[in-house]
Amino acid sequence: MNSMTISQLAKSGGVGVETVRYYQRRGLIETPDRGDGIRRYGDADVRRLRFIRAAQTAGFTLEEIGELIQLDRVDDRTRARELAVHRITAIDAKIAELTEARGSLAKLAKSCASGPAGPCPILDAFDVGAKR
Amino acid sequence: MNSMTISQLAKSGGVGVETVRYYQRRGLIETPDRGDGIRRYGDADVRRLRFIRAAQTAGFTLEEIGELIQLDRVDDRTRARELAVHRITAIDAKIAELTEARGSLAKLAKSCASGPAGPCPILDAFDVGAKR
DNA sequence: ATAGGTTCCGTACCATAGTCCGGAGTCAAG
DNA sequence: CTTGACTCCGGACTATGGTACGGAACCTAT
Repeated sequence: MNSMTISQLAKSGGVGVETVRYYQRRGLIETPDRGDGIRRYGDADVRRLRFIRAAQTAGFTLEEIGELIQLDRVDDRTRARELAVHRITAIDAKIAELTEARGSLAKLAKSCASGPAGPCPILDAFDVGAKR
Repeated sequence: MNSMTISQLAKSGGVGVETVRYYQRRGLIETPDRGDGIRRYGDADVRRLRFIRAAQTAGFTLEEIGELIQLDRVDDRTRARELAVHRITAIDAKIAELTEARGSLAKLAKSCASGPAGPCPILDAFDVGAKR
């Protein structure tokens, strides 16, 4: 069942071997026994690795991800909810921020159209954001 | 006209004095002459500092921000457009990513409702993302 | 004119998330 | 049964964006 090498596991998660080893050091991925001589990995590890990457894109730090893994172990739903709700709030704030910045950039790209005519006020690009 | 001290400038941008000095070292903010004995800052510096912070929230690195400042100086509209358009693309990708992660988290928060009943599959929270 | 708060400056240190290094062990093919 | 690729492991190094330290100079109020 546990038949993958570390490099296969790494590949399955789109990361490097060193990254897997780093996650192991941080306690995010288990380090299986060296049965014969080489550690072997399985589906659970692949899922774990995917979880880590997905949680990262959700904005969790590796430390928080470690906590999430523990919460899953002990089934601490209250804390899990808490973390999820906090993260949602942070994500909403981030999206709002990015959306505003996107608007400024769009205006900038427009006003800095190729020709030498018209203004191209890079340093004032975010004024709207600053004024509010 | 240039009447602020560094700590006033820092406060105006919502950063610490050390951060302003760090930006100076990176060449992002000018280091005015020590007229009498203390460097004085003005509106231009406040605007510059605000630009830096806004550009950061747009996702530019300090290095790129340095480039933007140079571009503004030499009025390189082509490159400015280029950077802006790239950043917009990256922002759109980021927003999409965050939106998806938000959905997973919302589902997680919902399924992990307070009571001990029902599932609370933290480690599977992002499965939708992984499956696709 | 002296105490205390700032400023100045270089250097050192920090957190996060990896990434690389080198030597020793292991494995699979020819 | 050797060669070349992969694994193991500890420790060092990297990038990014700061943050802290410490002594000297300076500025302000009393």
